[in-house]
Amino acid sequence: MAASGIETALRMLEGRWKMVIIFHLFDRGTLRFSELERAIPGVSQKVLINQLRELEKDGIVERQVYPQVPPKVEYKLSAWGEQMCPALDLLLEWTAQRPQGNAET
Amino acid sequence: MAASGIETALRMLEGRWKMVIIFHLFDRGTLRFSELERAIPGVSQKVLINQLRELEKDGIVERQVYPQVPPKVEYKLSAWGEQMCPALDLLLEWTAQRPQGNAET
DNA sequence: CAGGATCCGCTACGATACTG
DNA sequence: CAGTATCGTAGCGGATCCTG
Repeated sequence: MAASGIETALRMLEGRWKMVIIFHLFDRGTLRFSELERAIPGVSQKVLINQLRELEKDGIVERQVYPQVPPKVEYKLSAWGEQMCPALDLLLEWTAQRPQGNAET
Repeated sequence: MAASGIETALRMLEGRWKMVIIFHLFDRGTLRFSELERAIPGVSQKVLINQLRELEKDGIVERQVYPQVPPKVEYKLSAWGEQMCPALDLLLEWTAQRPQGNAET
């Protein structure tokens, strides 16, 4: 088993908001920057952009720029990014099965 | 979809080495501290212990202490922790399918 | 609207030395 | 062997201001 491979794998997902972003994009398909901002209350612009850039760099998220006067940028999961969602769903299921009470202590 | 739930979920797995630890424990069943140390070259004792403690606190890993003169402590996945492995496997599969070349650039 | 530029604080990580 | 203690650092995350 390539345990060392998981490092690189998970480093792409490390980041306080990446999963949240991915879930929102998976849930709603395509979102503009401001929509993401509103969808994720706790995050600041800088961090949001930062995480988006990293996700983009890693090929998980795609960024579509519309060259308009009021700027419009849309984010969505790449095909590959979408393929990760089953895994995340499993992860969610798993957390839901936590024995000692699933309260977020 | 509980996108906010994923935050708490993944925060348990955040940590440079947690996944690696989990994979090793899943792979080899039970490991002593020194064995984990050797299995994971890049990690320092302090961090390794730290991550183990957090995993233990979150109920993912179980710690078995044998009160002996040469101390012996074994770590293994809890039943719940083992249930996470399918998800991690999916995640690994997913990373293996990376389109733009799965090199860790 | 989208995001660049700064400054700032925290904590996760890392290396090393020491101990029961 | 399995930790604890201490110190140092980089980077992430956060807030705020500014711009095309």
